[in-house]
Amino acid sequence: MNEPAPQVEPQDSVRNDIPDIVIGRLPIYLRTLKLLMERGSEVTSSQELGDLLGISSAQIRKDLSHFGEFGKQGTGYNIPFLNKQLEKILKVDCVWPVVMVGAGNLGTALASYNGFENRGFRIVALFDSAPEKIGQQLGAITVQPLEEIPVVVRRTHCQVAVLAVPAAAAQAVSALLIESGINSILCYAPITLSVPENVRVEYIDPVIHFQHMTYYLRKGCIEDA
Amino acid sequence: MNEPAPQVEPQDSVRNDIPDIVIGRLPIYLRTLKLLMERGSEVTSSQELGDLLGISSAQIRKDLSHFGEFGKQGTGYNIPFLNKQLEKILKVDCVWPVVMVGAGNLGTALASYNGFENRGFRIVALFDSAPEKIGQQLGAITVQPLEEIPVVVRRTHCQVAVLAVPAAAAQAVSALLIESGINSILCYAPITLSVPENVRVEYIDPVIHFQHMTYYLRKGCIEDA
DNA sequence: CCGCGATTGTACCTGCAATCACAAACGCGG
DNA sequence: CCGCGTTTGTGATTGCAGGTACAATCGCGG
Ligand SMILES: NC(=O)c1ccc[n+]([C@@H]2O[C@H](COP(=O)([O-])OP(=O)(O)OC[C@H]3O[C@@H](n4cnc5c(N)ncnc54)[C@H](O)[C@@H]3O)[C@@H](O)[C@H]2O)c1
Ligand SMILES: NC(=O)c1ccc[n+]([C@@H]2O[C@H](COP(=O)([O-])OP(=O)(O)OC[C@H]3O[C@@H](n4cnc5c(N)ncnc54)[C@H](O)[C@@H]3O)[C@@H](O)[C@H]2O)c1
Repeated sequence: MNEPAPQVEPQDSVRNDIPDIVIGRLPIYLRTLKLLMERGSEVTSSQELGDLLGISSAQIRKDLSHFGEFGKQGTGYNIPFLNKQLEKILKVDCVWPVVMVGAGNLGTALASYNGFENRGFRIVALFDSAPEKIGQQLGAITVQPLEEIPVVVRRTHCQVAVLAVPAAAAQAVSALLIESGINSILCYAPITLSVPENVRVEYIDPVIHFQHMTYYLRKGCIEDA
Repeated sequence: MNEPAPQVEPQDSVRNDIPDIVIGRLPIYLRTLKLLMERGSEVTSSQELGDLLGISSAQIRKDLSHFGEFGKQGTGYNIPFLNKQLEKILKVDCVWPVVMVGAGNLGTALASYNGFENRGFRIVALFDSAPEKIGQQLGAITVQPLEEIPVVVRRTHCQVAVLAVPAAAAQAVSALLIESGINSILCYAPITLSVPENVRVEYIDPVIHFQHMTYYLRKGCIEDA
């Protein structure tokens, strides 16, 4: 469909020497640049960005320098320009299709969330195994049965999926997604998936964050468990 | 303003020399141990845990060794015992009260989520600024106006909050929470908060994960933005 | 046209995180 | 009771992430 396909290399082999941890910070920078754009600023500096994000200016400069020279000495970075460059690097200067499985509480909240589109993503399909959920309309999309996953994933050339099913079902559903062509999964189920090497999984589990926090607190809880 | 509230030790001072990154992995270990317990296993090894989590056995052993000697050579770790030890270390051998602000799509999904309690947390209150949301019933809790935040936080001695309001409101709401005695915030709004040093903020933003993933993908999106 | 404050990009250095490797300890079977 | 396979806990080692420091460059004002 859209093809200035930049020579694609098998994603495992070509890990540009750029560290993954650096890639992980780019979306944060991008998010902050969009905020500054909304505020109408034209330029910023590594110092200002660092202050906003609570990290050092040197780290920001070094991270960006992996990809080119985007700033001007004495001035800083042009915000719309840097924004566009980061979008290109992360390949979000376009909209990616995303499929989701699990039309429960969380899945429906995500499906009706309107904050994806302007950051490069659109949920194009939602699947569930419960017969009573099939056919439900959520915004522009309709809940479909699992059998449709292979069909839809192939038709849309979708590579990214969200998993919002109970933990007990997550492993099996992920296998189905991967068979159908998905290679990137965002998993909300509180479980670590076992997947082939060429599939990337990231996790969101609020309890992990809570438990990290309580380590540093002094005890003051409601009741013993 | 906030006085007899359970005050955190300034987390800088009490930083047992244990690295924060180690603490961050403990909840993952704990989650996996609970899974193994459900499966009825009695013992496990750093090897098995590492395989389940995709990390090295040595790292698991070293992480645990910061807190004591929980295993037995030749045998491994007793699962219920290690589970209990980790719960103690993370202080989740009890239930922590959590307040939440924002009763929108996401907030209501979280409020009705039943996966918090058995991992150490309970959402005890939900606040919103919209008059039409006030009084809504969600499971056991009722949506309250923002004015109640200081009262409720102090009464419950709650230290942990979830922020599920629009990005534009997040900074102001966080200030109100902190004034009221909150010192740990899980922020779902796609924005970096500015908070005092003794307050810990963690973030959940699915788009950050998506954008991290697309860096490694070959382009195949729907349309240019 | 020049000098000055500001800011970048980068070479160098430091420190810590992750891995390696192994002695010590355990269970078991004979 | 001993010897063997297993697994832990930990000192030693490696590798890399982040910080430091500064020369190079820019805009601007005089
Ligand atoms: N709701 C939240 O706020 C929240 C918060 C944190 C984590 N989570 C996690 O997200 C996941 C979903 O949570 P939820 O609250 O939406 O649960 P839910 O029970 O409301 O919804 C789960 C949905 O998945 C569907 N489902 C079950 N098995 C399936 C299968 N094999 N294939 C396809 N669909 C299947 C169910 O029909 C249901 O619609 C869970 O793993 C949960 O632990 C949810
Ligand atoms: N819905 C999702 O799946 C999703 C996904 C990712 C991130 N988020 C983020 O989570 C946050 C909430 O998302 P949502 O979809 O629930 O939005 P929403 O619009 O459905 O709900 C927001 C709620 O916050 C309330 N609110 C607004 N201003 C407030 C204020 N000053 N004080 C208290 N309450 C206020 C509104 O009345 C509303 O009830 C947003 O920042 C959003 O970007 C949501």
